[in-house]
Amino acid sequence: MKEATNRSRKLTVPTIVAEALTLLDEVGLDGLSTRALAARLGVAGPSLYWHVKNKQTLFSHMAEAMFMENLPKNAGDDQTWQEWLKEGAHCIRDAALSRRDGARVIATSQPTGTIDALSFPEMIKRLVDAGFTQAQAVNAMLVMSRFTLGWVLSEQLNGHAGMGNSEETYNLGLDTIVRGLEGIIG
Amino acid sequence: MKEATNRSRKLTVPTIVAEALTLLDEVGLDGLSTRALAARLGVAGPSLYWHVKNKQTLFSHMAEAMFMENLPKNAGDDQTWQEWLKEGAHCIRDAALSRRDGARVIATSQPTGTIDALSFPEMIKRLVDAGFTQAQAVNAMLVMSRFTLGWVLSEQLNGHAGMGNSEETYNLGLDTIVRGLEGIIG
DNA sequence: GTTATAATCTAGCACTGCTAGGGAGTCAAT
DNA sequence: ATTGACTCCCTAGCAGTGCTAGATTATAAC
Repeated sequence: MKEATNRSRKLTVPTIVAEALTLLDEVGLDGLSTRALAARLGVAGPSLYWHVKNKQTLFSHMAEAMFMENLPKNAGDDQTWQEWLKEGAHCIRDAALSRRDGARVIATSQPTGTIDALSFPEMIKRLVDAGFTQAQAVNAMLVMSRFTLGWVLSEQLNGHAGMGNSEETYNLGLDTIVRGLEGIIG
Repeated sequence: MKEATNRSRKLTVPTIVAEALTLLDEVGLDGLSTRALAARLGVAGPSLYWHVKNKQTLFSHMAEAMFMENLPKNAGDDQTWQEWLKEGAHCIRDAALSRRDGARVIATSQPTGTIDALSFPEMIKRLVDAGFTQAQAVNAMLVMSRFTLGWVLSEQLNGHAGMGNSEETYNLGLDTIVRGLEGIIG
Protein backbone atom coordinates (compact mmCIF):
# COMPACT_ATOMS: atom_id res chain seq x y z
CA MET A 1 0.00 0.00 0.00
CA LYS A 2 1.98 2.91 -1.32
CA GLU A 3 -0.16 5.43 0.53
CA ALA A 4 0.86 8.64 -1.14
CA THR A 5 3.01 10.15 1.55
CA ASN A 6 4.61 12.82 -0.55
CA ARG A 7 5.46 14.92 2.44
CA SER A 8 9.14 14.84 1.79
CA ARG A 9 11.34 17.61 3.15
CA LYS A 10 8.61 18.68 5.43
CA LEU A 11 10.82 19.03 8.45
CA THR A 12 13.53 21.68 8.48
CA VAL A 13 15.20 23.54 11.28
CA PRO A 14 13.35 26.79 10.56
CA THR A 15 10.06 24.90 10.53
CA ILE A 16 10.84 23.26 13.83
CA VAL A 17 11.89 26.54 15.41
CA ALA A 18 8.81 28.37 14.14
CA GLU A 19 6.48 25.72 15.48
CA ALA A 20 8.40 25.61 18.75
CA LEU A 21 7.86 29.33 19.20
CA THR A 22 4.11 29.16 18.68
CA LEU A 23 3.93 26.17 21.01
CA LEU A 24 5.96 28.14 23.52
CA ASP A 25 3.35 30.88 23.46
CA GLU A 26 0.65 28.35 24.23
CA VAL A 27 2.15 26.17 26.95
CA GLY A 28 5.11 28.12 28.29
CA LEU A 29 8.68 26.99 28.71
CA ASP A 30 8.00 24.35 31.34
CA GLY A 31 5.26 22.82 29.22
CA LEU A 32 7.32 22.70 26.07
CA SER A 33 8.18 19.05 25.50
CA THR A 34 9.90 17.63 22.47
CA ARG A 35 7.12 15.10 22.06
CA ALA A 36 4.41 17.75 21.97
CA LEU A 37 6.46 19.73 19.50
CA ALA A 38 6.97 16.69 17.29
CA ALA A 39 3.26 15.88 17.39
CA ARG A 40 2.54 19.42 16.23
CA LEU A 41 4.78 18.85 13.25
CA GLY A 42 3.08 15.56 12.43
CA VAL A 43 6.13 13.57 13.31
CA ALA A 44 7.33 11.14 15.95
CA GLY A 45 9.31 12.45 18.87
CA PRO A 46 12.84 11.32 18.09
CA SER A 47 12.69 12.66 14.53
CA LEU A 48 13.59 16.09 15.81
CA TYR A 49 16.95 14.81 16.93
CA TRP A 50 18.11 14.28 13.40
CA HIS A 51 17.80 18.04 12.79
CA VAL A 52 18.63 19.38 16.24
CA LYS A 53 21.29 18.05 18.55
CA ASN A 54 19.34 18.46 21.77
CA LYS A 55 16.77 20.61 23.46
CA GLN A 56 19.33 23.14 24.58
CA THR A 57 20.43 23.95 21.05
CA LEU A 58 16.78 24.17 20.08
CA PHE A 59 16.45 26.91 22.66
CA SER A 60 19.45 28.67 21.17
CA HIS A 61 17.80 28.57 17.77
CA MET A 62 14.60 29.89 19.24
CA ALA A 63 16.40 32.74 20.95
CA GLU A 64 18.19 33.64 17.76
CA ALA A 65 14.91 33.62 15.83
CA MET A 66 13.36 35.91 18.41
CA PHE A 67 16.21 38.35 17.94
CA MET A 68 15.92 38.17 14.18
CA GLU A 69 12.25 39.08 14.36
CA ASN A 70 13.09 42.17 16.38
CA LEU A 71 16.00 43.80 14.68
CA PRO A 72 16.59 47.55 14.96
CA LYS A 73 14.41 49.55 12.59
CA ASN A 74 16.58 52.61 12.19
CA ALA A 75 19.97 51.74 10.81
CA GLY A 76 20.64 55.35 9.83
CA ASP A 77 23.39 57.44 11.28
CA ASP A 78 21.10 60.31 12.13
CA GLN A 79 20.89 59.14 15.71
CA THR A 80 22.90 60.09 18.74
CA TRP A 81 24.70 57.22 20.48
CA GLN A 82 22.12 57.58 23.26
CA GLU A 83 19.26 56.93 20.85
CA TRP A 84 21.18 54.11 19.27
CA LEU A 85 21.85 52.45 22.56
CA LYS A 86 18.26 52.77 23.68
CA GLU A 87 16.99 51.32 20.45
CA GLY A 88 19.31 48.36 20.85
CA ALA A 89 18.07 47.87 24.36
CA HIS A 90 14.49 47.94 23.21
CA CYS A 91 15.28 45.32 20.59
CA ILE A 92 16.46 42.98 23.31
CA ARG A 93 13.39 43.77 25.37
CA ASP A 94 11.04 43.34 22.44
CA ALA A 95 12.65 40.04 21.51
CA ALA A 96 12.27 38.71 25.02
CA LEU A 97 8.70 39.94 25.37
CA SER A 98 7.70 38.68 21.94
CA ARG A 99 7.08 35.22 23.30
CA ARG A 100 5.90 33.72 26.52
CA ASP A 101 8.86 33.04 28.82
CA GLY A 102 10.97 34.61 26.11
CA ALA A 103 13.42 36.07 28.60
CA ARG A 104 14.03 32.67 30.14
CA VAL A 105 14.65 31.20 26.70
CA ILE A 106 17.18 33.89 25.93
CA ALA A 107 18.79 33.64 29.35
CA THR A 108 19.38 29.90 29.17
CA SER A 109 20.63 30.17 25.61
CA GLN A 110 24.27 30.67 24.91
CA PRO A 111 25.07 34.38 24.90
CA THR A 112 26.88 34.18 21.60
CA GLY A 113 23.61 34.50 19.75
CA THR A 114 22.65 37.48 21.83
CA ILE A 115 25.79 39.27 20.84
CA ASP A 116 25.77 38.34 17.17
CA ALA A 117 22.19 39.29 16.54
CA LEU A 118 22.60 42.82 17.78
CA SER A 119 25.99 43.38 16.14
CA PHE A 120 27.77 44.28 19.33
CA PRO A 121 31.03 45.19 17.57
CA GLU A 122 29.30 47.81 15.49
CA MET A 123 27.64 49.35 18.52
CA ILE A 124 30.90 49.37 20.41
CA LYS A 125 32.64 51.13 17.54
CA ARG A 126 29.91 53.70 17.61
CA LEU A 127 30.46 54.31 21.29
CA VAL A 128 34.20 54.61 20.81
CA ASP A 129 33.59 57.26 18.18
CA ALA A 130 31.53 59.13 20.74
CA GLY A 131 34.46 59.31 23.11
CA PHE A 132 34.40 56.12 25.16
CA THR A 133 37.42 53.92 25.52
CA GLN A 134 37.15 50.41 24.21
CA ALA A 135 36.76 48.98 27.69
CA GLN A 136 34.15 51.56 28.63
CA ALA A 137 32.19 50.84 25.47
CA VAL A 138 32.21 47.11 26.09
CA ASN A 139 31.09 47.71 29.64
CA ALA A 140 28.32 50.00 28.49
CA MET A 141 26.95 47.31 26.22
CA LEU A 142 27.10 44.76 29.00
CA VAL A 143 25.33 47.05 31.44
CA MET A 144 22.61 47.80 28.94
CA SER A 145 22.00 44.25 27.79
CA ARG A 146 22.22 42.58 31.17
CA PHE A 147 20.03 45.20 32.79
CA THR A 148 17.44 44.64 30.09
CA LEU A 149 17.59 40.88 30.43
CA GLY A 150 17.20 41.03 34.17
CA TRP A 151 14.36 43.48 33.84
CA VAL A 152 12.31 41.49 31.36
CA LEU A 153 13.03 38.31 33.25
CA SER A 154 11.48 39.74 36.40
CA GLU A 155 8.74 41.29 34.33
CA GLN A 156 7.69 37.97 32.85
CA LEU A 157 8.07 36.05 36.09
CA ASN A 158 5.81 38.47 37.91
CA GLY A 159 3.24 37.94 35.23
CA HIS A 160 2.64 41.64 34.70
CA ALA A 161 1.19 41.86 38.17
CA GLY A 162 4.12 43.16 40.17
CA MET A 163 5.36 46.66 40.57
CA GLY A 164 7.15 48.49 37.85
CA ASN A 165 6.26 46.13 35.06
CA SER A 166 5.57 48.57 32.29
CA GLU A 167 7.44 50.09 29.42
CA GLU A 168 7.46 53.47 31.12
CA THR A 169 9.26 52.24 34.21
CA TYR A 170 11.68 50.33 32.03
CA ASN A 171 12.40 53.48 30.07
CA LEU A 172 13.01 55.29 33.31
CA GLY A 173 15.63 52.75 34.22
CA LEU A 174 17.17 52.84 30.78
CA ASP A 175 17.36 56.63 30.95
CA THR A 176 19.12 56.32 34.28
CA ILE A 177 21.77 54.11 32.75
CA VAL A 178 22.26 56.33 29.73
CA ARG A 179 22.60 59.33 32.01
CA GLY A 180 25.21 57.49 33.97
CA LEU A 181 27.08 56.69 30.77
CA GLU A 182 26.99 60.31 29.70
CA GLY A 183 28.84 61.12 32.90
CA ILE A 184 31.79 59.05 31.74
CA ILE A 185 32.63 61.12 28.70
CA GLY A 186 31.64 64.29 30.49
CA MET B 1 13.50 -6.12 67.22
CA LYS B 2 13.32 -2.73 68.74
CA GLU B 3 16.30 -1.51 66.72
CA ALA B 4 16.96 1.79 68.35
CA THR B 5 15.72 4.10 65.66
CA ASN B 6 15.66 7.22 67.75
CA ARG B 7 16.07 9.42 64.73
CA SER B 8 12.82 11.18 65.28
CA ARG B 9 12.56 14.77 64.07
CA LYS B 10 15.55 14.30 61.89
CA LEU B 11 14.05 15.97 58.88
CA THR B 12 13.20 19.65 59.05
CA VAL B 13 12.84 22.31 56.43
CA PRO B 14 16.12 24.03 57.38
CA THR B 15 17.91 20.68 57.19
CA ILE B 16 16.46 19.99 53.78
CA VAL B 17 17.34 23.44 52.50
CA ALA B 18 20.89 23.27 53.83
CA GLU B 19 21.52 19.91 52.22
CA ALA B 20 19.89 21.09 49.00
CA LEU B 21 22.33 23.99 48.84
CA THR B 22 25.41 21.83 49.24
CA LEU B 23 24.03 19.40 46.69
CA LEU B 24 23.40 22.33 44.37
CA ASP B 25 27.06 23.27 44.59
CA GLU B 26 28.05 19.77 43.55
CA VAL B 27 25.68 18.92 40.72
CA GLY B 28 24.20 22.24 39.60
CA LEU B 29 20.59 23.19 39.21
CA ASP B 30 19.83 20.81 36.36
CA GLY B 31 21.30 17.89 38.27
CA LEU B 32 19.44 18.64 41.47
CA SER B 33 16.78 15.96 41.76
CA THR B 34 14.50 15.42 44.70
CA ARG B 35 15.53 11.78 44.88
CA ALA B 36 19.21 12.60 45.09
CA LEU B 37 18.46 15.15 47.76
CA ALA B 38 16.40 12.69 49.74
CA ALA B 39 19.11 10.05 49.50
CA ARG B 40 21.56 12.57 50.90
CA LEU B 41 19.28 13.04 53.86
CA GLY B 42 18.99 9.29 54.40
CA VAL B 43 15.38 9.29 53.47
CA ALA B 44 13.11 8.07 50.69
CA GLY B 45 12.20 10.43 47.90
CA PRO B 46 8.59 11.29 48.65
CA SER B 47 9.35 12.05 52.29
CA LEU B 48 10.41 15.53 51.30
CA TYR B 49 6.91 16.31 50.16
CA TRP B 50 5.57 16.20 53.65
CA HIS B 51 7.80 19.14 54.55
CA VAL B 52 7.86 21.01 51.25
CA LYS B 53 4.94 21.45 48.91
CA ASN B 54 6.88 21.01 45.70
CA LYS B 55 10.25 21.61 44.12
CA GLN B 56 9.44 25.20 43.25
CA THR B 57 8.84 26.17 46.85
CA LEU B 58 12.04 24.38 47.77
CA PHE B 59 13.82 26.72 45.39
CA SER B 60 12.16 29.66 47.10
CA HIS B 61 13.43 28.46 50.43
CA MET B 62 16.89 28.01 48.98
CA ALA B 63 16.87 31.51 47.55
CA GLU B 64 15.77 32.96 50.84
CA ALA B 65 18.51 31.06 52.67
CA MET B 66 21.09 32.39 50.24
CA PHE B 67 19.94 35.93 50.98
CA MET B 68 19.99 35.35 54.70
CA GLU B 69 23.59 34.20 54.51
CA ASN B 70 24.56 37.42 52.74
CA LEU B 71 22.90 40.19 54.62
CA PRO B 72 24.37 43.71 54.63
CA LYS B 73 27.20 44.10 57.10
CA ASN B 74 26.94 47.80 57.78
CA ALA B 75 23.56 48.73 59.16
CA GLY B 76 24.86 52.05 60.43
CA ASP B 77 23.67 55.40 59.19
CA ASP B 78 27.14 56.68 58.52
CA GLN B 79 26.78 55.86 54.87
CA THR B 80 25.61 57.94 51.97
CA TRP B 81 22.64 56.58 50.05
CA GLN B 82 25.05 55.78 47.27
CA GLU B 83 27.12 53.53 49.54
CA TRP B 84 23.97 52.01 50.96
CA LEU B 85 22.59 51.20 47.55
CA LYS B 86 25.86 49.70 46.39
CA GLU B 87 26.10 47.55 49.47
CA GLY B 88 22.58 46.27 48.90
CA ALA B 89 23.47 45.48 45.32
CA HIS B 90 26.54 43.57 46.41
CA CYS B 91 24.42 41.57 48.82
CA ILE B 92 22.26 40.39 45.95
CA ARG B 93 25.32 39.63 43.90
CA ASP B 94 27.04 37.79 46.74
CA ALA B 95 23.93 35.78 47.46
CA ALA B 96 23.63 34.73 43.84
CA LEU B 97 27.31 33.94 43.51
CA SER B 98 27.43 32.06 46.81
CA ARG B 99 26.15 28.89 45.15
CA ARG B 100 26.46 27.24 41.80
CA ASP B 101 23.62 28.41 39.54
CA GLY B 102 22.60 30.64 42.40
CA ALA B 103 21.34 33.36 40.10
CA ARG B 104 19.05 30.92 38.33
CA VAL B 105 17.69 29.73 41.65
CA ILE B 106 16.93 33.28 42.69
CA ALA B 107 15.51 34.19 39.30
CA THR B 108 13.05 31.31 39.20
CA SER B 109 12.05 31.91 42.79
CA GLN B 110 9.21 34.21 43.62
CA PRO B 111 10.52 37.76 43.92
CA THR B 112 8.78 38.33 47.20
CA GLY B 113 11.67 36.75 49.02
CA THR B 114 14.11 38.91 47.14
CA ILE B 115 12.34 42.01 48.35
CA ASP B 116 11.78 40.93 51.92
CA ALA B 117 15.32 39.79 52.55
CA LEU B 118 16.84 43.11 51.62
CA SER B 119 14.17 45.21 53.34
CA PHE B 120 13.19 47.15 50.27
CA PRO B 121 10.87 49.48 52.18
CA GLU B 122 13.67 50.65 54.41
CA MET B 123 15.96 51.34 51.50
CA ILE B 124 13.23 53.18 49.66
CA LYS B 125 12.59 55.38 52.66
CA ARG B 126 16.27 56.15 52.76
CA LEU B 127 16.21 57.24 49.14
CA VAL B 128 13.17 59.40 49.71
CA ASP B 129 15.02 61.12 52.52
CA ALA B 130 17.82 61.81 50.07
CA GLY B 131 15.47 63.68 47.77
CA PHE B 132 13.90 61.09 45.50
CA THR B 133 10.17 60.83 45.03
CA GLN B 134 8.54 57.59 46.08
CA ALA B 135 8.20 56.44 42.47
CA GLN B 136 11.78 57.33 41.70
CA ALA B 137 13.01 55.46 44.75
CA VAL B 138 11.07 52.34 43.83
CA ASN B 139 12.40 52.55 40.33
CA ALA B 140 15.93 52.97 41.60
CA MET B 141 15.65 49.79 43.62
CA LEU B 142 14.25 47.91 40.66
CA VAL B 143 17.00 49.12 38.37
CA MET B 144 19.67 48.15 40.87
CA SER B 145 18.29 44.72 41.71
CA ARG B 146 17.32 43.68 38.21
CA PHE B 147 20.58 44.86 36.77
CA THR B 148 22.43 42.84 39.36
CA LEU B 149 20.34 39.75 38.74
CA GLY B 150 20.83 39.97 34.99
CA TRP B 151 24.51 40.53 35.46
CA VAL B 152 25.19 37.58 37.73
CA LEU B 153 22.94 35.40 35.62
CA SER B 154 25.07 36.05 32.56
CA GLU B 155 28.18 35.76 34.68
CA GLN B 156 27.29 32.28 35.87
CA LEU B 157 26.02 31.09 32.51
CA ASN B 158 29.26 32.09 30.83
CA GLY B 159 31.12 30.07 33.41
CA HIS B 160 33.53 32.87 34.20
CA ALA B 161 34.97 32.57 30.74
CA GLY B 162 33.21 35.36 28.90
CA MET B 163 34.00 39.01 28.78
CA GLY B 164 33.33 41.30 31.69
CA ASN B 165 32.84 38.61 34.27
CA SER B 166 34.64 40.12 37.18
CA GLU B 167 33.79 42.19 40.21
CA GLU B 168 35.57 45.18 38.76
CA THR B 169 33.47 45.32 35.63
CA TYR B 170 30.37 44.80 37.72
CA ASN B 171 31.36 47.71 39.93
CA LEU B 172 31.86 49.81 36.84
CA GLY B 173 28.31 49.09 35.81
CA LEU B 174 26.99 49.72 39.28
CA ASP B 175 28.80 53.05 39.39
CA THR B 176 27.22 53.98 36.11
CA ILE B 177 23.76 53.35 37.52
CA VAL B 178 24.45 55.28 40.71
CA ARG B 179 25.78 58.17 38.68
CA GLY B 180 22.61 58.12 36.63
CA LEU B 181 20.55 58.17 39.79
CA GLU B 182 22.50 61.11 41.13
CA GLY B 183 21.42 63.02 38.06
CA ILE B 184 17.78 62.71 39.11
CA ILE B 185 18.10 64.70 42.31
CA GLY B 186 20.66 67.03 40.77
C1' DG C 1 17.03 -2.03 -11.00
C1' DT C 2 20.48 -1.39 -7.78
C1' DT C 3 22.56 1.22 -4.43
C1' DA C 4 23.73 5.05 -1.43
C1' DT C 5 22.09 8.36 1.59
C1' DA C 6 18.77 11.23 3.88
C1' DA C 7 14.97 11.18 6.90
C1' DT C 8 11.74 9.12 9.77
C1' DC C 9 10.01 5.28 12.34
C1' DT C 10 9.35 1.98 16.63
C1' DA C 11 10.98 0.43 21.00
C1' DG C 12 12.73 1.53 25.01
C1' DC C 13 16.11 3.18 28.65
C1' DA C 14 16.98 5.85 32.65
C1' DC C 15 15.19 9.35 34.90
C1' DT C 16 11.97 13.02 36.62
C1' DG C 17 8.38 15.35 39.95
C1' DC C 18 4.82 13.92 42.44
C1' DT C 19 0.57 11.26 44.46
C1' DA C 20 -1.91 7.51 46.94
C1' DG C 21 -2.24 4.97 50.55
C1' DG C 22 -0.27 2.29 54.16
C1' DG C 23 2.09 1.81 58.51
C1' DA C 24 5.21 2.57 62.15
C1' DG C 25 6.20 5.84 66.04
C1' DT C 26 4.74 9.19 69.73
C1' DC C 27 1.58 11.20 72.97
C1' DA C 28 -2.68 12.26 75.48
C1' DA C 29 -7.03 10.89 77.17
C1' DT C 30 -9.66 7.40 78.91
C1' DA D 1 -3.75 -0.81 79.25
C1' DT D 2 -6.27 0.50 75.38
C1' DT D 3 -7.88 3.45 72.36
C1' DG D 4 -7.45 7.08 69.18
C1' DA D 5 -5.37 10.91 66.96
C1' DC D 6 -1.56 12.82 64.90
C1' DT D 7 3.06 13.16 62.91
C1' DC D 8 6.19 11.50 59.93
C1' DC D 9 8.18 8.40 56.78
C1' DC D 10 7.56 4.35 53.88
C1' DT D 11 6.62 1.46 49.37
C1' DA D 12 4.47 1.32 44.96
C1' DG D 13 3.66 3.48 41.06
C1' DC D 14 1.79 6.88 37.65
C1' DA D 15 2.54 9.88 33.84
C1' DG D 16 5.76 12.13 31.84
C1' DT D 17 10.65 13.64 30.31
C1' DG D 18 15.01 13.96 27.06
C1' DC D 19 17.32 11.10 24.37
C1' DT D 20 19.57 6.76 22.04
C1' DA D 21 19.74 2.40 19.12
C1' DG D 22 18.56 0.21 15.43
C1' DA D 23 15.30 -0.99 11.93
C1' DT D 24 12.73 1.01 8.03
C1' DT D 25 11.30 3.77 4.41
C1' DA D 26 11.54 7.54 0.92
C1' DT D 27 14.50 10.07 -2.42
C1' DA D 28 17.74 10.46 -5.62
C1' DA D 29 22.16 8.73 -8.44
C1' DC D 30 23.98 5.63 -11.43
